[in-house]
Amino acid sequence: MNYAPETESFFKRVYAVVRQIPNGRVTSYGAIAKYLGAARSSRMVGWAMNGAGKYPDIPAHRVLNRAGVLTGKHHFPGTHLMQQLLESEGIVVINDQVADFKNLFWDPVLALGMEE
DNA sequence: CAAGTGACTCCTA
DNA sequence: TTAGGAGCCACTT
Repeated sequence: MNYAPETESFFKRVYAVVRQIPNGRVTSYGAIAKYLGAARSSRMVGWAMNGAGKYPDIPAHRVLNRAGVLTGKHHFPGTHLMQQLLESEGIVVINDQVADFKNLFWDPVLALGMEE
């Protein structure tokens, strides 16, 4: 990996947040980006998740887009592995979209409280 | 070195 | 209301 130290740090921050997502809850790329102070760099959060596959402790399946759609499910090994993982946590997924996403949404800014 | 791509989001018509 | 375009940062080619 040729990731610059700063980028790697950004990745770690993303992982730290994703790792703290409670079981059965989900969040969005934008929420994480906002918590990290990079609300306009939500794409980078997704890119960070791309490298999260190397970390077994990173529940990337709990990270969805702002609409609660499983946009990144194609990046998982299995075709519907992401949906299965969410369902195993009690989350209902319909048509690649999380049901009652608004209620299951976990905002790191509120949960962790902008400590940075 | 320059252009293209993407696990996104927001603004405007 | 839905649909479309621009902005964003880092990586790849």
